[in-house]
Amino acid sequence: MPSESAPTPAWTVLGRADSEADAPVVRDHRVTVVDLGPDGEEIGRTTLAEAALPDLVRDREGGAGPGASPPRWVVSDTPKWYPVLLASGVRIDRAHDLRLAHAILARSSLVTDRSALTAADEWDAGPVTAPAVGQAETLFDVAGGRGHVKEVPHGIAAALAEFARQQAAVGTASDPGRLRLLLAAESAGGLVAAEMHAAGVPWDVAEHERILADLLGPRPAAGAKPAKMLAAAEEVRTALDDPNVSLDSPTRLLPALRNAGINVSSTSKWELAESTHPAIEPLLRYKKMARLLSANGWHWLAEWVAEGRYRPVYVPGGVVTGRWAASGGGALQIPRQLRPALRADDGWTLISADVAQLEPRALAAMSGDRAMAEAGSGRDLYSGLVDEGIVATRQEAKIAVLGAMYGSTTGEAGRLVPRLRQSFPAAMRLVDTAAEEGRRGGVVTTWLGRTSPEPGEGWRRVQSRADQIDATPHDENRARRAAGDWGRFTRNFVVQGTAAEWALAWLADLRLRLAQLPEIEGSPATASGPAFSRRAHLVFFLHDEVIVHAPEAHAEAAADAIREAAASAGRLLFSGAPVDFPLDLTIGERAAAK
DNA sequence: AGATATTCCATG
DNA sequence: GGAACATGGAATATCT
Repeated sequence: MPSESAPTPAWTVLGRADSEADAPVVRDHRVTVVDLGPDGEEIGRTTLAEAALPDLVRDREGGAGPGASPPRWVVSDTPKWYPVLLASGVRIDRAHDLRLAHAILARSSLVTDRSALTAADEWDAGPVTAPAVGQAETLFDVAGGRGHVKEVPHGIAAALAEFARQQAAVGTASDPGRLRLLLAAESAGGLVAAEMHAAGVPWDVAEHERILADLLGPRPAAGAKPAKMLAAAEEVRTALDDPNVSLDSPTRLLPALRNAGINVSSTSKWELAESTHPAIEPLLRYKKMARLLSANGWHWLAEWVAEGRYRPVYVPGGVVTGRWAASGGGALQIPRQLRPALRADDGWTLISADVAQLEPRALAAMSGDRAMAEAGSGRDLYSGLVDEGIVATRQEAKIAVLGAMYGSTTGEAGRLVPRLRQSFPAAMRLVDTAAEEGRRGGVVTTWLGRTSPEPGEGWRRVQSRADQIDATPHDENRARRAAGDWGRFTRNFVVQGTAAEWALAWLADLRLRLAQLPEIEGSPATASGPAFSRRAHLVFFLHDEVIVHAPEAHAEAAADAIREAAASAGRLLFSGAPVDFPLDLTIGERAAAK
């Protein structure tokens, strides 16, 4: 440990003590803590029992004197290290997650020499599957989750070597500042993900059950279907004059529909909705109920909500574009019908905020398209297109803008997108160029430096077959289609990926601002865990929206933090660009329907 | 029987 | 013959 005269470390690397990295499972593991100076030189090292780690981290985070800032903690994989700290009530300000950083740097086109990173492919691994809350009392005894997912190395020597490789790679980058920003934001995302899992979404089981009873009928016996579903099913069978058909099996339902004269090629709802047959209305009603029951019914409640908290596992960087993935209870698909079940603890309130039209704004900012920025300035971007006479209605504006970002070429979008090309040439040039690069099999890169994957072997085979002398029209069509698909992917990648970077910067800034808010007096929100029960904290994040659980007395301060963080994210990524990122923010009541 | 694919629908 | 991006998850269908 550094003495008082030692320089303040810029980074502090955590790793399992190497003497036991390959040792069989023993109790009382040891952790080595290495302090690095601003140039990466080692300035201190200590080894301690795993159980002593939370106290050391707490000291370094909070005990640093005035003027001294806590280090940026360098860890192999945040879900390996952070849950035990959180369980001890210790949160950290800043981190560098080696696994997440490796995934970015080993692919980023901004890095001039990636060879050392690509050679270190032991760092090309998935995240540790977090142990259940309450079972995270040790770092190394828990033999991982289910399955045999490869983990990154956790030893101190491996961590130091990888960190050095990463620093060197960033140093060679054409724009190191952007990459550093991305790595800091990505790592902060790792911290937020662990924190939100530990805190949990406050969930009102009684309200959820009330919604279920309202929409489906009383809770049925195990295995039985709710009364309202049974009734709707009977209506369908009567209308089809087919007393036994199963509504749950598309392969059996489809011929039954056709026998009744309903000419459809699938049982999906948008196709069914075109028919006026009397069986359609109850069938759509049935399907909606079936979906609610299987995805978020009583079974979901029992499995995913405990002690008033829903705790999904968030997976930062889980999507190639940089968006988060999630697993456990379908956190990315919580239906809006159930939003009323998100309910603050007594004396607390929920604040939800989402960014209006994040992706087109990110596109306007990164492309420097002043006209597009102007269309969204201080107002709904879609209405801006109408005001400026580019399209006639808000609905048309939405179709045109989404079509431009997704690469639509047919139908209404095909008709409207060209108008955007005329009005917003810079923005359209950016996405058109990205699409062209993808069609050629190249890669594209987001604003901060996340690079798209290269197309797979199968894609290349299809392309080269179409170039053979004996290629058939079928081969050529297939190649053209695959090229178009990949072009739409890269077109969207730069926009979705840059929007994800803005959202990460927002989150990263927000969590630090929230940590500055005061703690409450009186009884804490105990279900949220020791690190969050006394202060406003993030409980939910989904691409462009956040929900904060805050003591009522601090609700306005937390709302300000959310707004300030959004403004700060815009400046941090696009300083100087005349693009704003307005929020729809609601305190207390349910989030406004989108 | 168990693994894998398909269909459908929920989210941004 | 295709068609507008990124997901997760349940239920059913199909393959081995």
